[in-house]
Amino acid sequence: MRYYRISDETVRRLPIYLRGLLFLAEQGQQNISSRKLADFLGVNSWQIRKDFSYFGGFGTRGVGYSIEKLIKQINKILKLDVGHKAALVGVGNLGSAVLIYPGFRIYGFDIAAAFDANPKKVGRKIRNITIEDISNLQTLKKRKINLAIIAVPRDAAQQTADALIKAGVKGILNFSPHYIAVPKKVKVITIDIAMDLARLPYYMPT
Amino acid sequence: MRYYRISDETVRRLPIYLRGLLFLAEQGQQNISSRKLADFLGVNSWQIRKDFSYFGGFGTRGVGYSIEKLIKQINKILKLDVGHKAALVGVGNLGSAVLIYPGFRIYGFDIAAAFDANPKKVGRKIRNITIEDISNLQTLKKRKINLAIIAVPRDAAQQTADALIKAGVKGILNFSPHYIAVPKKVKVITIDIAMDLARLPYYMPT
DNA sequence: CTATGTGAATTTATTCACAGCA
DNA sequence: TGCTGTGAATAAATTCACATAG
Repeated sequence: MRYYRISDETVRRLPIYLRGLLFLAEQGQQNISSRKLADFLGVNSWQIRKDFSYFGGFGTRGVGYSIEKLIKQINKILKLDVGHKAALVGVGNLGSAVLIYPGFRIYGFDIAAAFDANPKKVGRKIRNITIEDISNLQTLKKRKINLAIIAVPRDAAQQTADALIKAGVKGILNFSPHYIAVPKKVKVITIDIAMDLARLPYYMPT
Repeated sequence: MRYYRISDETVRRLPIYLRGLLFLAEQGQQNISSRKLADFLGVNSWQIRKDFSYFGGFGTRGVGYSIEKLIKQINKILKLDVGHKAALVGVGNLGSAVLIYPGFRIYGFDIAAAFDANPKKVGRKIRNITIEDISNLQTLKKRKINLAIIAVPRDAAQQTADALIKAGVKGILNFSPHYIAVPKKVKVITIDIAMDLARLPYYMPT
């Protein structure tokens, strides 16, 4: 059991493994081999073994890996074991969908606040979240929210990020189709759904 | 001007470049250096030059790249120059947001049809799209739609994909948090927004 | 003198192949 | 015998450094 630096590529794959393992645990399964897990997730078995070996020693030769142990360990590595509160900024079509999206739960996330610049939306309630005015962003630090999801129009993305960082946010999931400049200590992950669609035709036969 | 095989990593970056170049073209700019473009997009200049060199010869030494030429060329490589019709399957919260999302336009996409399994939703109109019953999927081939976006619940993802492929779909953008098995000739790109959020805490200071 | 284009060097990631443990 | 864990081999991507063209 050795501890290497875990590469970004491995970190990108860990949530995939986690998702599958949680599913299997739900089904009551206890152990799984790298081969079976690989088939289930659509990846390679040696990739899984290699990735797990970076923080490894969780498998039993001849048997496979303990699903429960792996879930615990991956959660710990990804720092998901502590639970995180996130804020949503921009309650438009995409933002509303994100606010309602149930899939964050399994990774321990709770979207605990929502903000919008439009006064007409402020005060409205979605699920059990009341939309607040964007000027309330500064309260995030007090509320121990250091994660945010940006779903504002492109032109407002940078200033929203600036305000969030001022409010103590350390991680941003950005849905706006624009580059956001941030200090090095802040991590931004961008999802541009149109951009992902744009890669498809390249791989399709003509 | 040589033609290499363009790597997957480069293909992943091309839409980023394209997005930025379209923005700059909109502003009336004609040329841009790799350095300036890099700063604008938050990437490295040598990465841009290297990527462009794979299909290159579009720059002028001392001046930079012609924005218009680059846009044309990237569109051509990504096969976006022909325009594509896409179908949406699953008009829930996320699906509705995707259906309304304006960002597909710049890459030449047109979401031309929407399907849902819920009879209550069938017949409803969103924007100018009337939601059809899932059993109509087979009409896609006739309608020359060979791209699809899956936004159905996890349990329905695989069967939806199967039906789409049967209907002649060659590329799938999958929002369902589950692996989808497809024939090799079909390309799937998966977006799992919760999974992307799950990578953030790892990079955040504790 | 500026900025491209590209070989070469380096770093990083993937794949293989198999020793070794349960 | 089955499956992990990991060095070694291979492949791929990034970064550098600079010759070269405008």
